[in-house]
Amino acid sequence: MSKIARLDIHNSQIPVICRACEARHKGICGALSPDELTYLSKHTSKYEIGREHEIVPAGEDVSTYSNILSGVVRLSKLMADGRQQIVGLQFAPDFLGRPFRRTNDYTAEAATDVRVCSFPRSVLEEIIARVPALEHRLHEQTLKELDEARDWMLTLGRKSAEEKVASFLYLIATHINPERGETDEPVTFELPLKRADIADFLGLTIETVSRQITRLRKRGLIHVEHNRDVTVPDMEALHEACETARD
Amino acid sequence: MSKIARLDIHNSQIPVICRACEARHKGICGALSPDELTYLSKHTSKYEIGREHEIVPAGEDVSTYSNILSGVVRLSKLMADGRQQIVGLQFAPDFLGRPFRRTNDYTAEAATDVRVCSFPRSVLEEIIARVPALEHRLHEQTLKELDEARDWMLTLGRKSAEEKVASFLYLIATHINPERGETDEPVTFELPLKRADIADFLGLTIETVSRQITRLRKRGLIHVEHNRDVTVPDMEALHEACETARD
DNA sequence: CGTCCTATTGAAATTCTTCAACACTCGTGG
DNA sequence: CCACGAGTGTTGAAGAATTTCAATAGGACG
Repeated sequence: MSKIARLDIHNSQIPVICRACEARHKGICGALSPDELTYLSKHTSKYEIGREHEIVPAGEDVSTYSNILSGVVRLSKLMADGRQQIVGLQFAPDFLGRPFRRTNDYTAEAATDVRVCSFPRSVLEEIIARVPALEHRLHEQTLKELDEARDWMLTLGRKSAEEKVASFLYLIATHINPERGETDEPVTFELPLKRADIADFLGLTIETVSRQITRLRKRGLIHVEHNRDVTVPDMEALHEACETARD
Repeated sequence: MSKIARLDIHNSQIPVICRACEARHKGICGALSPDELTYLSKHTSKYEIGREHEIVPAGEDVSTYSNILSGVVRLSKLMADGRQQIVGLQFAPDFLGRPFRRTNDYTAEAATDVRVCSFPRSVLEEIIARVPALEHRLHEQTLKELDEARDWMLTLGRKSAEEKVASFLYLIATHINPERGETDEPVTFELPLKRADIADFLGLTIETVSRQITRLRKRGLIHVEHNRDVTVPDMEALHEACETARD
């Protein structure tokens, strides 16, 4: 039997809507057998959320979870007087939602246009009970998010404004295009966040973000077009700027 | 059979060293049957770590995990130039270590004298494979830590120095003595961290922490004796100070 | 062409840090 | 018993980084 044929047979057991889905490989669905995937797919619905729209509200009862298929989601906390902090960014194929709890204590919003694949909480919990590997996947993602949150705490607490902005650009550059090898080539990407979001992510003001971007530009570490299109000629140099602002 | 008798029989199945252990109830061992607990206990060793001593080094291969039996552990990150950020505090009966990975990317140190119950990584992973409920417990703790990390990101990114210090005191007051009811009574506790640690936790300098403690003292929100013994006459008032420094 | 949204830049104000001096406690050893 | 030094914490004054306030510019869209 040729390799192609085997792949075809395998694919024929996978639900149609899952076949081209990234979540099936790197996402949580990778933990599921074709049977379980078929069961889950009967309860899913894919849809699109426009930029700036809320996906999961803070504090309210939500009964669905989602996989992110494309786009960037921001998780943010709001204080009574309007101050805001972004506490996480999520990319495809991340799982979206707080397992084993009815509410989030942060809001999930679409930073760009976002496509998701949603399913009821009850279905997820049911499958978890049958398939321990699924909880393991979720656990792995939670651990990854915790590692990222702690990395970010260092940035928020101890870095200068210039280092913060450099760190943000480095983070985006390494997350937006995951298949980037460790090449010496320039990296180009479109910023998924506007200045106000970057400021909320970094604990800075819009003006400071803007000034630091200008500085990094003048230092030759980045090149910016149309406010959003960033080129990093030397990723290693940008990486260094994440820890050493002043020289 | 009386209730007492049943409890006795039950206890007789529990390994001696586990009987009075907090981790058996609220900690991860609560997920284990008496048999599994007996198995695990054959591979554990309890010991004490003196204040300021390292428990788990950053970046190095570690082959043991632990439960915290008493004391406070700080998780911190260090930058090349010496800047430091505490990214988490752990109390009994928290689980200590990064599951499914050989290394931590932060250092765990004893902030106070600490007692732990340690066991090899291999034993934990073996039991996880047999007992999905254990992974669930670990997952729940990871989720809790993630929630706390994100709360702290808001504090680090968006709060003033005075709000940060108030938030820290509030955090300690609510964690050190978990059985505190929602009473109106004054709360007293001993600070488990010295000023330098508080500064590293809050992303401030020692001097700023000291000044803000003085301010909170003068505002009557706290009472401090011997630099370490803090009384909060009105927890609700302190809670408000976590979000509104200026009036 | 006007308006809204986004981003940039400058100058003044504020917050926090840095540098420096001093106070307190505790243990050690003369 | 006291002196000494290390470790810890407080306070003041000057300086630096970031924010705030204010003005301006460009692009998208009706």
